Amino acid sequence: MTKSRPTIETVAARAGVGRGTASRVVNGSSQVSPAARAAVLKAIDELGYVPNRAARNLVTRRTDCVALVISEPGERLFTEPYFAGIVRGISSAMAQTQLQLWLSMVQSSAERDRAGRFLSREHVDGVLMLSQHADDPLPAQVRANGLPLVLCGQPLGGADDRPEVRDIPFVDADNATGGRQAAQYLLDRGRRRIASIAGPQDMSAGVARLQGFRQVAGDELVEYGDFSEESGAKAMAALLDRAPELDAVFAASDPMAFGAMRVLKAAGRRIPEDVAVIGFDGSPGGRHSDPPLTSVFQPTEEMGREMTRLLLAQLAGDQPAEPQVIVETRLELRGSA
Amino acid sequence: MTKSRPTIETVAARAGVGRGTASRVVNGSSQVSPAARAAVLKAIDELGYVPNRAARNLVTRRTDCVALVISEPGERLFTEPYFAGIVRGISSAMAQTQLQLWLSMVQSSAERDRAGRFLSREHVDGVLMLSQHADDPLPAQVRANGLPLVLCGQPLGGADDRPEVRDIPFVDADNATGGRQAAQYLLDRGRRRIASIAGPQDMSAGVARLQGFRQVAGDELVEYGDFSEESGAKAMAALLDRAPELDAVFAASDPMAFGAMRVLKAAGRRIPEDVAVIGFDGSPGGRHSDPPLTSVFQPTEEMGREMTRLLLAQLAGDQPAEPQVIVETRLELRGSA
DNA sequence: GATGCTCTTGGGAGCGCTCCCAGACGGAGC
DNA sequence: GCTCCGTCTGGGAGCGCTCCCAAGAGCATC
Repeated sequence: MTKSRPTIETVAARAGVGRGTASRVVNGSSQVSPAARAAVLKAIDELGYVPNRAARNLVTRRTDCVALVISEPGERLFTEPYFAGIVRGISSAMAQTQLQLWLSMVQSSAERDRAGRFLSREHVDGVLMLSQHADDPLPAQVRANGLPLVLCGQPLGGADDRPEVRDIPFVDADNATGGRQAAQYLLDRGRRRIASIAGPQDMSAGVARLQGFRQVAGDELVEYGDFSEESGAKAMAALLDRAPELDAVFAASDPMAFGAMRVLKAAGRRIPEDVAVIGFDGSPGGRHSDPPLTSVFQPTEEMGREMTRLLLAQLAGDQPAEPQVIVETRLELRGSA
Repeated sequence: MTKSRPTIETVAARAGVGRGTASRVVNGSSQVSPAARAAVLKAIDELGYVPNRAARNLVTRRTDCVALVISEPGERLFTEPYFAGIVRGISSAMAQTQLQLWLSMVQSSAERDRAGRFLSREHVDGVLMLSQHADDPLPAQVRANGLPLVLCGQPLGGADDRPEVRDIPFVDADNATGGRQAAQYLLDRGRRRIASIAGPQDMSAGVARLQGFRQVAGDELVEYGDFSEESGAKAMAALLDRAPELDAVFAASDPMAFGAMRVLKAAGRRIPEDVAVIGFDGSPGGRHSDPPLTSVFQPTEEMGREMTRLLLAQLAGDQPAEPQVIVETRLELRGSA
């Protein structure tokens, strides 16, 4: 590099126009004559001009940055198919914009404090958050900082208990319908003793999936897990203990379903002949399990894209007609039910 | 918000000092009298002053941003335990610094072009890259842009063929030793007909794991996969076809090992009695498979932290004694071998 | 030819910060 | 008392950009 990078002034000089005109071209203003625009574009191309982001941000008072905050302790982070899909969806939608995606993983309360301080207008224009625990203070804090926010997963009890998280735009799968779909399918196939391994009841996904399931299948046989494979195995063992005659299980996540299948097979039950199993996620891994896992599919990539769309709308100042998006689930039949 | 945010001028006025002195305090210069420092700190605290990042970046010509580029097409992205661990390690190490982490996922060649243009001094101070495919042009491009770069995974053939990627700092697991460890263990247990499901040969991890394995176990029975579960199943089927009498398999990734176990069980082989299986990753999921998967553990979180350390050293202008870090692997015995 | 309009243009001002220079201050040495 | 030197300080300059105002150009109308 013999010379320092060109500035907009260099571009303007080369194009034979003023700084203002060059700036207008760069920013796509329509108030520029075709001749001037062409000259500026040519100069930009020849010089390899790239606008200085810091200078632009200084005057526009925007950062062109969006934070993706994943607030979830421990190993669950990213090891579940759920996260992977959402992040891919967000990333691909964001790739179409000028915005940059800043990743923040919050696993401890110290990191949460740091993130809370960081998530201000100073650093980002908006926030996407994957945090479904009811007691997470971060969403309210981001809101208090005056930042646009979109959640993944409906905040639990948002409509009643906590005014500060009510009305926060969110994207969520239709978890209750998913639970109903699973229960209905099992009933239709003549299953009569249907158990459920529910998710954590401090997350709306855990609550809603169980609720939907119970609406159709009744509410007798339930054990609780934390969405992890290990917890699914433990819950399955407990269920077999309580009701050895059960002939179907609905697990509120695919990993829990894998854990349950492992325990069922160890106990000598055939799947699906003796016990039908349905998971929740519709994750790719389910195609290769033995037997392939029938599961309530939630379109995670689409959810990530929707989150991005809602945030972009807020950034543009639009008032979207429906700031809270529920995407459909569907039962993906493979072989375990 | 009744007033706009305080600037350093506000702080200086309130502290009764000049702008320069206030700036020196903020930036931790020692050339400030204790009295002035105390006054400035008090004013900062009272006003809740936070330096404007854009203004600072404009003059310092740094961005305080680091990009994490994950260059990998398709579903493999994030669904494998490998990625999750690295990202967690990077994220936790980065949380201790002033730097922001940008996430950029590159899945198509259009996205690669965009990333190549974006990864300049203009936008980031340095780059961490997860890309092990030999033909990926991105590392060389980043280097050409004059940016500090740390790779995860040794570039294939870097030492000979491609001067432009030679000497790029990287962090990698000791894949060859890992392969040897697996082979040696199987031989020690009296296995005599040992097959391998190798990874892609356009990635150094795929090459080195196979190479190490062959040094100890010989090089007869090999099929190739792409690290995915499905490819592992396919390879296993081929191996059984070629050598029904095989009594052990070393798969170069845990997902391939899971696929292999599924096929083995379907073929009526008992694991580990008839066929011992060893994977590579030591992923948490292996604890819950049936049987639990014995696997060559690679410390992914540590690798992520090391990558961060190497990049920080480059940013600080240090010449690290050893810019290329190989971390140890170890055989994690569970039950499949 | 003067007037009024729209479209387009150039460039001054200023965003908030760091860098750096010149100067104030105070103590030591003659 | 004077000089010298090191420490500390204030504030001018300027980073590269967008915003905005005033003015020029071009055209139709009176």
